[in-house]
Amino acid sequence: MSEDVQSLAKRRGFIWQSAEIYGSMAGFYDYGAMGARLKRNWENVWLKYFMGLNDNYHLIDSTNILPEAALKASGHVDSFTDPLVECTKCGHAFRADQLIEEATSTAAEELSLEEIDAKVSEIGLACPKCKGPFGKAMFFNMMFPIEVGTKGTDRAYLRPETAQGAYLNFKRHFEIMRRKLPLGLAIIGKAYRNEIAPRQGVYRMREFIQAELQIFMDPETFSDELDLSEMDGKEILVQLVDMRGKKDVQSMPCRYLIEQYKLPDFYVYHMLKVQEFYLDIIKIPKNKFRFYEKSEKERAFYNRVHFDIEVDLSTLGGFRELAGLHYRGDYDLTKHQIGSKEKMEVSLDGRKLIPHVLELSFGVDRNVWALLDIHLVDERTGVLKLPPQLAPYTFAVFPLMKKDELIPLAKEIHNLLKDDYDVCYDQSGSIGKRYARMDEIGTPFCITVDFDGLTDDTVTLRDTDTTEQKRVKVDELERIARGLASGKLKFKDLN
RNA sequence: GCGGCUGUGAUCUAGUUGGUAAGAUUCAAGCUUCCCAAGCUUGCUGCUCGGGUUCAAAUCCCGGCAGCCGCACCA
Repeated sequence: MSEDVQSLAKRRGFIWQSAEIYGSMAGFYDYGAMGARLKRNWENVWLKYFMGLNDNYHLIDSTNILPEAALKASGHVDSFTDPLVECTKCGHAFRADQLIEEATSTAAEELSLEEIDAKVSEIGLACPKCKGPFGKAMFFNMMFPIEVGTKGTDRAYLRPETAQGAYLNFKRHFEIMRRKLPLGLAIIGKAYRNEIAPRQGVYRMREFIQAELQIFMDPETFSDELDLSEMDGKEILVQLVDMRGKKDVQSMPCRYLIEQYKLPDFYVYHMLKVQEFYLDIIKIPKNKFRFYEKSEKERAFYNRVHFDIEVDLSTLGGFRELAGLHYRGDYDLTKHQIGSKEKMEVSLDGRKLIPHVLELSFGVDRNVWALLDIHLVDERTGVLKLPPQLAPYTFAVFPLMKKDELIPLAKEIHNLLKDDYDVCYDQSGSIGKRYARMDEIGTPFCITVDFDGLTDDTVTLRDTDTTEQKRVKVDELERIARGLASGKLKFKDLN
């Protein structure tokens, strides 16, 4: 089934493997004309919603290439690098540190390659699969190394996450934005991880897009900045660690999560905001959405609270992570303060602190894929129902038939709308064919010029999702289009 | 990365005792058509890549690449 959606995504111009005429590389994907529109729209909707949470949240941009020192400080150079040993007989590779830890029950994470080789021969480690002897240990780094400069002496990496760009820029932005907390820095951009075996389409890629908002805040006062009353009576769809195996998802009052489960109120507030984003704007059905709590073992040690945002995707066989909400404490800025020797401490009302970070992290490609998965309502006909703000084209304009009389007005309407909206014009094939084409790429509204319209200046406006049609005046079209495109005007409310 | 299976126009599929590729859909052009893939005519596009065996390879053999499944990996 995933393959069906994959071929649809390809045929309709959304997404497919990069460099396909050369046989492709695993884990790299390109967006086509429809996919690029859809992705850009998702990003715009995301930006509008999350930047709207606070006047002091801003979109910035930062480089894809980072110096080694920065990634050393962040912990990536060490934690993204795994020591591997390979069996000389059967070729299987294993995590050397894990094998040693199992065998000796002592920590082996910090061992050098030489120390690992020594340990392996000392305790006589052999391949768990075939008992064959191991070769020399080697490092496998999930980060792509980059040579900068003619001699390549400046060591650098492609960034494994966009978050670091925000941390590195925190200090300057704190000054620029006049020393206020919370300060939010968002980055939408590429990140790179040299996955060993990328699979499952766009779910795990080596080059991917993240949309991340890092909120720098004072945990003592952050809640005062939020309208916590918004949580009154609201429930969150969660699966907590202690609910595993018993209940799939439970709808739980915000208050309950704060009082019973001792989650910070600002954290739950943002859970609610993220949930609203998915349910109300992206239109994910309630039964396909959940916050999935990561256990202490599953989450990175610096995350004090960590829920994944998961959506049930039929193409990927169940609930899959599309985003994460991480309370990272002051880990990141503290690390960079140590690494760079720049003070990250800020002074507020005489109190000094290193700001804490609440991270909202979204995988854009996964989210775009989820749109195709969730909103594909009919697999046979391939009908896609996308919200107007997300659809590659918001409107399509057709002459009812390819007749010289109808074409000028149709083109006129196309010109009228195309500067402000993504509009498709099509006059080839039958009218039904053209409606069907728009169904396939999720265009919500079609405007058709017919012979009646030539005399009374009206056109047919069609809601693709319901196939309902209404006649509207041409001179009202701009106003109606504005309402429909923004979502403020519903088709059913048109008279 | 290891093992198993797979790879035919834009998409889906037929085609293996080896003999120069078939169909459906799509797309384009024309005719027709007054509102969800209608019809008719014409047309475009292909055997994953490289090597080998053979008079002859989509078909057999070897290797690469890619996809799926399992294992491992996914701070």
